[in-house]
Amino acid sequence: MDGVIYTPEQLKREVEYFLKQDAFVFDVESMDGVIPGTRGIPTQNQIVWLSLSTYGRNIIIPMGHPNGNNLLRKGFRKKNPETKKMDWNPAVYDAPPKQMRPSEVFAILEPLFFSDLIKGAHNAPFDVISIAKYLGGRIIPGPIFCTLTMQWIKDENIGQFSGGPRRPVKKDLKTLTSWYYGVKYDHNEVGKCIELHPFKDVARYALLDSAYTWLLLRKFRRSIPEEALQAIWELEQAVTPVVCRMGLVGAPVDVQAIRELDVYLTDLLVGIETRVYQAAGKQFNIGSWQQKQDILYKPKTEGGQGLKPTRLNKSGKLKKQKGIPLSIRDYSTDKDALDDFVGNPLVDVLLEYSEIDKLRSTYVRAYLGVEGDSDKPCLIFNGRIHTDLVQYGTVTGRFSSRAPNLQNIPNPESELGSKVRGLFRAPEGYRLLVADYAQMELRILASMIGYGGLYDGFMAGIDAHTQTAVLVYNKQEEFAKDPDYMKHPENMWMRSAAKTLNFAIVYGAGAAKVAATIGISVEEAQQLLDNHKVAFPEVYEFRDKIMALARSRRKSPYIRTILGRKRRVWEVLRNVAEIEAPKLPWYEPQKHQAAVRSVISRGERQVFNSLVQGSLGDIIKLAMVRMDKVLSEDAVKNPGREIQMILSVHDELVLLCPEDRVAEGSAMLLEAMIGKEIQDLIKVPLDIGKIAVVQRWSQAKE
DNA sequence: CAATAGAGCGCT
DNA sequence: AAAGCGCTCTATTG
Repeated sequence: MDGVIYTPEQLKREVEYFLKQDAFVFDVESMDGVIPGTRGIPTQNQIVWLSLSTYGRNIIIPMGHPNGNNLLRKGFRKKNPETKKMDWNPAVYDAPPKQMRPSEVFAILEPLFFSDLIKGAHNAPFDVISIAKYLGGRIIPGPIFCTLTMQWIKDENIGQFSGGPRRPVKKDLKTLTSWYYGVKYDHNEVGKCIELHPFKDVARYALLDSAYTWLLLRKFRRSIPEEALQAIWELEQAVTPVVCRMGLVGAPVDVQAIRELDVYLTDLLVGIETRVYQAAGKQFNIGSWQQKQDILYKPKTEGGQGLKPTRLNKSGKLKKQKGIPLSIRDYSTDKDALDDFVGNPLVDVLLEYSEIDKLRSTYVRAYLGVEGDSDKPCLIFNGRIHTDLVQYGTVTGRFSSRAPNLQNIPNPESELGSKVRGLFRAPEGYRLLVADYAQMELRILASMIGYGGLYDGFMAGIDAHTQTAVLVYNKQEEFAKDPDYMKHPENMWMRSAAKTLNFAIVYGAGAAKVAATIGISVEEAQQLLDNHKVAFPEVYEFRDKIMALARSRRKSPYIRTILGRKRRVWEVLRNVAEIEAPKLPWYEPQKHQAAVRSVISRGERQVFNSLVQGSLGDIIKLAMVRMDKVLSEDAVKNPGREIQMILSVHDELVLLCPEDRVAEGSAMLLEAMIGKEIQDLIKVPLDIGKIAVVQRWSQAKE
């Protein structure tokens, strides 16, 4: 097949050609590495094909594909006696052609990957981390252009239930190729499992992957500046190598403690399980909410507890709204619902069970994996867990984190939560440096307004919740006499309520939600909100201004974050005629959808929240780029004593630092997060408090 | 049997 | 009428 590279001589000639261009793209096809189930894990997988494209050139480099072109025996499925699942017994092909070894290939490609050319890939971190293994564990230098991220910059709503023009359903390469070029080339899902396919099919597939990625790169390079998205793209472009480095580095964990916690929680659950069955009078599946409904809410004559539920689950609320009669299936069994029945022996023990079961399955079992089940591989490699920090993972500009998600590790406030968070631990001789922006969303809001109560408070060094408490509860005199007034135990409830109120403003919560959160009546909550409006009128004026601005973009209502990122929300439009009805396969356009008050209101909340949440996303991404730059320079000067950035949790960064360098590391972190470039973006003083220097992540909030 | 929806719950 | 996520489990559907 044309373009397939078999020899070093061929490859060297290609590298010469590529080096004369200003950009290229590449794509990796991989199989399981040494450990089963690692094909999708870029730190562990094995690269079998590499394809590269640039102007007028596409090449494909096989390096260990196991199959020739001729099928000798078809594949079939058989039962795996250990996991009791159906496994593939793979097809057998004749021998493949002689291919280069990965070490040969990457030695020749190194000048290209380490050049200053633009290196593009669709979902670049996967490819970049995959090849890092073959490049001495180094992340290639920028510019790295991730075409998936480029598409997201242009349309953050792909994959969302959203108004606006028709759009592709997903952002993956196959969907975009079909959307933009009307081409479908992967009928047999070759990429899912390349070792099942003949040599020539994979060669074609790999070539088309990089060829179309190249087309996307060229298209997006042209179109991103057209929408004045160049500045935010430059930030995102700089973020990609940082994400790659963090993914490669991973977060260190206490493996022994994870195993012990598994045993501990399992023992705990076994005991609770028998207490559940005793209290219920029978055995059932505790993980099943339907069975819980039956046992809790059916009358005692039918073997239930006869509890009278009041809280509805989501579909229950929908039915009630539509006037459809409710059944037992519509009542919630979540924590809030069960809290209504605290004191009931079954309920008490069920609450205990769910908390522990959640932590064990999500944070312990998932990390350890299931022996022999390649769908559930152990996620710990050399004592580290490598999350996939997804740069394009949200509509607002934040990161998301997956496989596993390290942005939802339990709080250390509860004992069990602390045990779980404490699993993330600096190795011997190292410390974790943990810093988070204090009340950053409110600072951003205050800065954008530029005056008023929040602004004045921050300027005076008063924290936002205290300031809100003073103003909504009219305690100005007391506070003037005693700056610690709100910190007195008997007054803390005011600050705590004010904190809820501040969240309510940022999220757009109503009185009912505020009441439920604080634990007061709806009337009292409404009073608080009214007081807030009187005390902080500028917040509401600002909100109205933002909404008018968004709506003034009549075809596509949007706001821009502090660094110019767009969030488009068509639902804020009041006039349905202004909406181009989406015609997606999974989206039934509703003619009057946008005229529904609740839909407009949700849109308004999204617009307002995106302004601050998205701006914080911008800022932490900028801080990470700054941090990474300093760390890279530092690494050259301090070989073997490197400081590493390992986690980013929305407003928090975590570094791993040799213990004799914590002062340096802390200073670097401080400068990266609130140094001049960052502070200049925000009119009120920024604050990251005291950087925590800890052994375990759980100790950071103490 | 595999894929999907819903509930529920962890986080900022 | 609380913004933004991802994961696990069960039950249902094709």
